[in-house]
Amino acid sequence: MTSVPDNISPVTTLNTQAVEFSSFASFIKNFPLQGESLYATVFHRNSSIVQTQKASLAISNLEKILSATFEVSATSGFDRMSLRDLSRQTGMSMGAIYSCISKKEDIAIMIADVVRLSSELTRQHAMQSDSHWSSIEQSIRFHLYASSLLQPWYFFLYFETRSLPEEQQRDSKQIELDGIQSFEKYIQEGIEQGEFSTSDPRMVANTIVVLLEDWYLKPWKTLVQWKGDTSIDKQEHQINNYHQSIVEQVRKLLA
Amino acid sequence: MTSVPDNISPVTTLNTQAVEFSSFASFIKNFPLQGESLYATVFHRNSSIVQTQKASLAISNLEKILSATFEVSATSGFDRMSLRDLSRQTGMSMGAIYSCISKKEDIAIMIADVVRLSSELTRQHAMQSDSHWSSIEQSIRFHLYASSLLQPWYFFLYFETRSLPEEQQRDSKQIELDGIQSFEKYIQEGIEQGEFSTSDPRMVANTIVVLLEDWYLKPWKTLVQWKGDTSIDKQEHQINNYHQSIVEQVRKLLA
DNA sequence: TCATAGAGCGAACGCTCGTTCTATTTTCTG
DNA sequence: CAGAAAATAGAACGAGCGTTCGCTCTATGA
Repeated sequence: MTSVPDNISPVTTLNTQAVEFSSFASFIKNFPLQGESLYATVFHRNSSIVQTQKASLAISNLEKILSATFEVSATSGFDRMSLRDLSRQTGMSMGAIYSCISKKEDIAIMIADVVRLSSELTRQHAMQSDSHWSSIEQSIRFHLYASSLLQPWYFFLYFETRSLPEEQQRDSKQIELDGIQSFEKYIQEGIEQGEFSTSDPRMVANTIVVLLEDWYLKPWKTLVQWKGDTSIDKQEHQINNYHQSIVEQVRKLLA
Repeated sequence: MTSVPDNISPVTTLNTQAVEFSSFASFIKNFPLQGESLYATVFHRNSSIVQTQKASLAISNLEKILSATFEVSATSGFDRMSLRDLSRQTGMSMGAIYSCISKKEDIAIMIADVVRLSSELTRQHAMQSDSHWSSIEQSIRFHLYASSLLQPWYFFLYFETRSLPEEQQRDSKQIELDGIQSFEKYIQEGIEQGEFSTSDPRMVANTIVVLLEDWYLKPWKTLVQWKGDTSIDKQEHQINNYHQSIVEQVRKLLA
């Protein structure tokens, strides 16, 4: 269908080996799903869905469409967002929108795909740690970083899962279950080696996942608004605070 | 507008003093928001909204409408649920539905109201405990009981808040913040009296609330289905398990 | 230079939505 | 049992939806 490349490279292989992500700043340097290459990735992973053929054009339109979707549907939900709202917000005409996507649903599908990919990256990264404890800690940190950068995406998937085809609904649940299981595994192994102690590894794993979700679902709890003036430094500071809170709790739960 | 009583009594005052709720069975005996009196309460608290005048009729129609709403919108969301779906599911005609409610939105408003009321009951009950620790424990237990009985209601409010008028949207967030604050207060007081010890009371409170939400939001995590054959005994057992898991975690976090 | 194909435009289409309306049936009251 | 009032049925209405269609514009390349 679509002829493939332009000169913006997408994320196809997940090449994160031996990369240091110890600070948010260095994470930003290395995390592939942001800026231009984020939308390039969306384009290339959904070439069968996206109608526009010329990559650079498709990418810039996808950026407009998806950004507008986040803004409009954050308050009123995906269902209440009409394509006329979208047209107004993007400045594109109906025709322009439909020369990029082919159904409204496609928008939700592409967003879900990015979150899935990001979750995969997260899990892969954690495997590189040397101890179970640092696997857990790194996994939490990485997830917080990713879900901060992609907050609207994660938020959208959580609340709009029901707008997706059934198959993808199951996928989203699976993402969460996989997350729990992955933490549970680290904990189990840590127990076997006498590193940790708890009577209910799954519950601890679940608590972690739920607290991670809380981070991107309810930014209004963290009294600080992260829209607007929020610099990377400030964000980093907030994330580190929350990371430390979680880690400290988990340490107690596994003591 | 509507002439007031029939002979089914609604919940108007919250008369839960000195009532023992130590088991799910006894909770069920005393909790006012269930069965007939649940819908009677809905009717009486929304007499300015509900069009039907005869109480017994209104109550039975409200039950049909709300139950159908939960079934249909659980999978597809409130926005995608059309009143024709509702008509099909309830067996009522359009006319019948609109002789009971006056706008689709009314349905969401009434549901939100019940959850708000239930949350108030929960908070009031916890105040009766004698120690801070038992306040926390009882509060968790009571919340699990209530949100199990009213699972579809709590679930609906969480996911459909955005279908409500703005004023009520703020209310729903406030419910959550109040919940956190209430736990935080108990913890603070416990710390001052040397009962507990933690560096971050708010985080612990937040963890509790988030785990409570998890219970009614994601029943599919608890591998057991609670639709269908689930007897009260089995439910009680599951709730007690989860309650114990939370309480044990909180104990560790406050040690 | 001009033929061609992709991209953009926005009016129009068919349909479904929430809601209203009128005719009919049921229920209540004297 | 008569007559009024309330409740119900379902056709009808207009607005707004997602999507399509015929057209124009623009960039490319032989």
